Amino acid sequence: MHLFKNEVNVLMYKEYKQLDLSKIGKDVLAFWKEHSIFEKSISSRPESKPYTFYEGPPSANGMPGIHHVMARSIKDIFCRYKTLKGYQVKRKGGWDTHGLPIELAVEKSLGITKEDIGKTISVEDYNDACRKEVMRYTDIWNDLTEKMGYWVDLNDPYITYKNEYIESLWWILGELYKKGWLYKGYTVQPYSPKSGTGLSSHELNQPGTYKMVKDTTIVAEFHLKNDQQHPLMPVLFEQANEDTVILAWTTTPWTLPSNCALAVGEDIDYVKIATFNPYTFKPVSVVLANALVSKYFKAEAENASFEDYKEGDKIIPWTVKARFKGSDLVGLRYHQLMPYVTNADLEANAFRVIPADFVTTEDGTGIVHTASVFGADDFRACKEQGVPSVMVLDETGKEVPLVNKQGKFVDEVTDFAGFYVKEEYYSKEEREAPGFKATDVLISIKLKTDNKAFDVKKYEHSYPHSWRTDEPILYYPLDSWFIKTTAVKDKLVELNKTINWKPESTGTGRFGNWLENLVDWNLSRSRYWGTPLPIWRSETGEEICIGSIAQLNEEIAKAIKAGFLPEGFNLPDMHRPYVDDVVLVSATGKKMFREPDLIDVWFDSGAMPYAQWHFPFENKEGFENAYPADFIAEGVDQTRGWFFTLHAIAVMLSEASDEVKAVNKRVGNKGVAFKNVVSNGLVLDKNGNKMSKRLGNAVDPFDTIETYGADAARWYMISNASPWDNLKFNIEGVDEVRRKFFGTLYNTYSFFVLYANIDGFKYSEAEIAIENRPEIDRWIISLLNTLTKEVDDFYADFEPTKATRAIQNFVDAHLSNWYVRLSRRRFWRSDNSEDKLSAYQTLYTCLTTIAKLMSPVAPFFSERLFSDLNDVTKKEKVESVHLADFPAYNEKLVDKALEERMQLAQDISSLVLSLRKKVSIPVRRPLSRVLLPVLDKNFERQVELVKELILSETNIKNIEYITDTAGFIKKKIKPNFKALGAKVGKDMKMVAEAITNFTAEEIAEVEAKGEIAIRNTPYSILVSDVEIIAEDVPGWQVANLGKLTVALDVNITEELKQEGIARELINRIQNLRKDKGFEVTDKIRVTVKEHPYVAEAVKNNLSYICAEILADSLTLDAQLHEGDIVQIDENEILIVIRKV
RNA sequence: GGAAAUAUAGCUCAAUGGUUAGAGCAGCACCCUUAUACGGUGUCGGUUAAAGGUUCAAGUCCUUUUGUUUCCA
Repeated sequence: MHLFKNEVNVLMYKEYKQLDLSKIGKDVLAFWKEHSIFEKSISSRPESKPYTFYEGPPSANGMPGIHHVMARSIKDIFCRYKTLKGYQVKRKGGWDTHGLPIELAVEKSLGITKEDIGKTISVEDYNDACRKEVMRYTDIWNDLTEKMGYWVDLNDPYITYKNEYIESLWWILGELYKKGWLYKGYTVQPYSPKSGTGLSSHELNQPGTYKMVKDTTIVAEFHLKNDQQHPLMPVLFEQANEDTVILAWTTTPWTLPSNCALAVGEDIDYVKIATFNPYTFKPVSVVLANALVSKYFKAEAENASFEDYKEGDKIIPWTVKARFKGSDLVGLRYHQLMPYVTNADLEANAFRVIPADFVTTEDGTGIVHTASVFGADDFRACKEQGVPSVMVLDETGKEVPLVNKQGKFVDEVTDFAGFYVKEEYYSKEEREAPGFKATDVLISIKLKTDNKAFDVKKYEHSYPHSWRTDEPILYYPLDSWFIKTTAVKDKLVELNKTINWKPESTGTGRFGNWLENLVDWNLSRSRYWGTPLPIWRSETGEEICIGSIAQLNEEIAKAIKAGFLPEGFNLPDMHRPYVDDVVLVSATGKKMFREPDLIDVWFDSGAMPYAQWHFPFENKEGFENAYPADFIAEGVDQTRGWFFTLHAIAVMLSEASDEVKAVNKRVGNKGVAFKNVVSNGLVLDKNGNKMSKRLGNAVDPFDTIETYGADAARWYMISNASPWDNLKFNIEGVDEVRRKFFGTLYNTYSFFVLYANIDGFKYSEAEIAIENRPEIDRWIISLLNTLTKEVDDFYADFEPTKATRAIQNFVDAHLSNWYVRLSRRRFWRSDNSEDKLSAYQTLYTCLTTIAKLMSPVAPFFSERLFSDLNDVTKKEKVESVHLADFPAYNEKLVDKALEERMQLAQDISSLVLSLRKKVSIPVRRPLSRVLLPVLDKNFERQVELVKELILSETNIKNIEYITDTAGFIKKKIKPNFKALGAKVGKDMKMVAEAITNFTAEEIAEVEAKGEIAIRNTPYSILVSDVEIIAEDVPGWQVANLGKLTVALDVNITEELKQEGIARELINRIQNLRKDKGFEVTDKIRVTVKEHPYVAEAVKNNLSYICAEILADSLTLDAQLHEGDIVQIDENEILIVIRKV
């Protein structure tokens, strides 16, 4: 019985009661740990063949979600794949430890606000708390990393708050500073005057910051200068004394003294209207957007009599005098609205009309009052158009805006000097005092009086408030340090084109457009927990940028000498507050204090290629071997985050740093930080909504892994949608993957071991030559090789979804449901040992190859599958599938003709089964023959080779081929549009119709001559221009699939009927064997009660029946009274079976 | 407001510009199985988001609009 057994104690393949992916995960994890498989996956590959991966550091201050499993699966897949391909893939882990979320988490857990820092809690204690907070979740993260099977080196991660890491950052900043790419400027940011701090966009996005407020709004009249040169002057000033104004609306009247320009939309239509000012009743011509005329002018007053108008009339006449585009208005100059502050520069370059892309006609007048220092859009538009800002000089000679940091007008704004610009900044008492008026109201009154207001109204809109003080914020210019990324813009764009983006559109679109519209990188953050800006400055503007700890110590020594620092001063930690204690001495002997800003945390992560190695202070070789990255992957939301900062820093250093230049030269890098990048989409819930704890629709990754196993989760996420598409995560899908894919594969394995253990197969026999293997073995091996190549290509092309789909299609459609199904008998029939051996070897090869192909995506199950097989055969000298080599594609084993004819066999079988269904003849009942119309000789040859498979699969006795010479095939002809398109073009309709209407004779003519002229047209068509199929065989049961046609003979002879009954009987006896729990190898004796329905069938098929059911004897006994009753076609049959 | 992605069956996804838009899941019916709570056959299910356009021919290319999502402002 043990056909291939040649040892006494045969190691058996493991058998399992059922598939438990969760348990497999745990067992394999333990195995990896015990045998250090991850370490070996790196150490077993040559250092000379590195494949570099950068881990985008997760912020460890929150719980990981299911989307992290997605993102990390992608990272893991390609690293594992490259390992299989023989590369050494080091993956250094990392933690992002700075930034606002951590500050916020600390403040929450300590129950404090930013105001408390330095008051109720020392900055030291606060920073300590941040440091602890950062690592609060690391255990949980490490646990997930392990359980999901993400291989990354967690023993020696880089941590962004370490002094060494920060020192590398300082070095980079120093290099940029030397190049002149680090400078101080200002940006307009949300600012809270009460707390004296800027607000981050994150703070602005807190719920409740936007509130509805009622503000005084003004449509102001900007009086045009009537003595200027401009093409539109004759239109704007038609009469000598005409007073033409531009109307602009503002919800922040306090910004009007700072007005420096008016912005129009170039494509917007504007009109000039003659009318009267409603407050002063003076005649005026106003310019505004055509679309907004009805907002300010009553329809019934249009073209009313101007002569009859009297002061105070409710109906104010108006009439349209001219129309023009916004672009026509550009360049017009106007009198400054509130001329408190001006100078030569302003007079020359401000107070004019500029174009801007943010102007709309949804509100206001379609013309935007622009105060460059109090609006981010305003600031940008003015900068682009070269409009200077309205500023005054403070006591130190520095330019400052007309509103000071307390939110009050400066002295130069005489009428309102010292007034808070926002009503809410006054105390309650002041506001309730009699006669109190808000500054906006006072400004309105003044403008009305001065004939400069066209409309004053209260207006309710939403406006952001500080979440700390609950008062409205100001948009206010704040000092900032910038990196001059615009200096390398062209290079950023050009090098981006050398990066392989998946998907491509993210690189060309989202990222490419972003680069095209690049502005300088604002590096400043007003925080406590982060990398300090290494710049010290004196009051007179002397400054130094520190690029290393050594340099800092030198400067500290000088400062000690100068008496600015105490003897023995030492900086223990580069964070605030310690670093702020450092006072340095300038060249002229002045005190220099550190610029108080921290730097953007994105700089931390973008600098990881250098800082993770503490480059250039240590590990120069380590850096050089891992630069640039071959591959990175993160969420698409990182496009302007990590992807950008990596790219920007790399490109800038490739120009600014001699050391990086040298490394680039040695490794052949033009200046990129990464060569391939996969940006994955989001993970949404099953309804396409964002997952959030608040909504309770977040999927817990630990639960998912515990219940379904990491492999099922990984496979589901990868196979379901391309990584860059958003994934609607449905837990039922995970279960489906488990059932369908892993279940099928597991069953295939179970089937294999069931018989392999019986036969003692352990692949110790010589490999059976491919040409000696049967058709079906050669077929599956051919497909397996085709699959191997496909999967290899897909992985190489960063297309994991296509890889998984190809694998599961192979396993399900071909391996399990065709190869194994059709080969079953070969495994349990014990004669013909070579055929059987071939079957074992073939199936074994398929299983181990699949294990390798799938291992990047499903690392646990593939390990189990591979090890369970290889542990017995010891065929490969590796202890893990992850240490194996990627299967080699062998072109010689691929036989396309064979793959094609097997496809024919599958299709023909499918058609026959469908015909059986149609006439209700079960498969167990044999039928005599099918007819196949033959269209070409090759077809017949192909089918002949797979004939036996078809016959046994469909339980048919014979295949007969018919040609149309026999005269009973009805043919159909269809135009081949693709071929005809080029030929007939516009006449397609006519030609197609003619072809479709061909007679049988015409079809025959095309086939015979290979060409035919189409009547009434100049065209002559070839066989290749049409498709001819045998559509019908009149009088037969016929089914079609594409070109294939099958006709079935449904006549049942007595002999066929008996054989059918015999098969029914076999089926019933097999079921009895199963019910009684007999082993598949148990021999039996069977007694059947003599019954007229089965007697003949049994007698005539006795040996066949016995062979099938493994019976030593089968007797008919008329006297039988007890036994099991089975039904065959409404007849009850009594059967007794016994083990021998 | 800008940029990008996306929209196909109840659900998840396919479909070189080529004429009858396919799979799987779910539902229904029947069938098969000494590996398989697995499979087979059939059935049900579509205005390919909408409207224009280009073309002999559009789910596919172009334009506009709408929804969803992300990033930026």
